[in-house]
Amino acid sequence: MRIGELARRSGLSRDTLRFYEKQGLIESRPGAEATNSYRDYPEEALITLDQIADAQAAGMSIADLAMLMGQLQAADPDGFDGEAFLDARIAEVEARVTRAERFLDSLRQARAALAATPVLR
Amino acid sequence: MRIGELARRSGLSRDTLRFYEKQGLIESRPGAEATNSYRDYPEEALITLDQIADAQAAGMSIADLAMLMGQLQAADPDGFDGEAFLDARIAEVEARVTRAERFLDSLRQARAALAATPVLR
DNA sequence: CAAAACCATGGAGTTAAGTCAACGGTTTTG
DNA sequence: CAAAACCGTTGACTTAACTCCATGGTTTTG
Repeated sequence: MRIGELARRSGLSRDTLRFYEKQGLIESRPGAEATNSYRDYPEEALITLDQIADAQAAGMSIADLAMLMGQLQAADPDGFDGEAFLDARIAEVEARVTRAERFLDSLRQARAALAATPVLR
Repeated sequence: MRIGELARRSGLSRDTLRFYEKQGLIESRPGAEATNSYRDYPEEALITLDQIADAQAAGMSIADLAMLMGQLQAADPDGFDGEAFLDARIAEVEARVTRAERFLDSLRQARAALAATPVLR
């Protein structure tokens, strides 16, 4: 599919998609039609984009994500320690989730306190 | 305590602390000693800073946090709908945590896959 | 009491992640 | 087939959250 359709279906802007592609997060075949230079995205790009959203929600930077996607599926070329890298990311994300859940609890408590206050304190 | 001590104990830079104060996230009494203009932070600033870290891990912006802290404890002055605001934040954070956990799962799977690969595929 | 260590303010600079604008080709459509 | 709708590239701009720097007071310390 072309960039416009992917943008509509993913909810991202065309600019964002081109940006992600430049960063190596998604890929497109250069238009099979030869005559133009339009990008052609496979259906699975939508899945990848959803996973990118998950990663961003977990606080991952695009640079780290590109590192992950590039290095991990490249079957561990040479001196890249995938296990150590993954372990570090996992620890970071776990810490983040723990903090986020603690915050969520306090938000819920604040909400309950508000609800329990009829009109004035 | 003065800014240097708070910085050491919180792990944040003095600049960050002054920045947070300017944004209304933390408060200090202007030095009781009168002669200088040094900030004087109460012990609880450390707790507040930890909560701020939780909120940031949950994806809250400083602007939203300032809004929360300012409006909510100001006993709902006038036209500010605290319940709606809280409900919106809660929904956002829940969605974020869900996504983050999904990402964490895939990280763990990737890790397990790596561990299961002795030397070559 | 002088040097070192701290603090303040104001403003410029940085980084990440997009976003926008300008200009010029390609496709689609009425 | 001409206008509308798409697409491409390059490069400048934006926003959030800091970070750095310069300049000049205040405290602490040996």
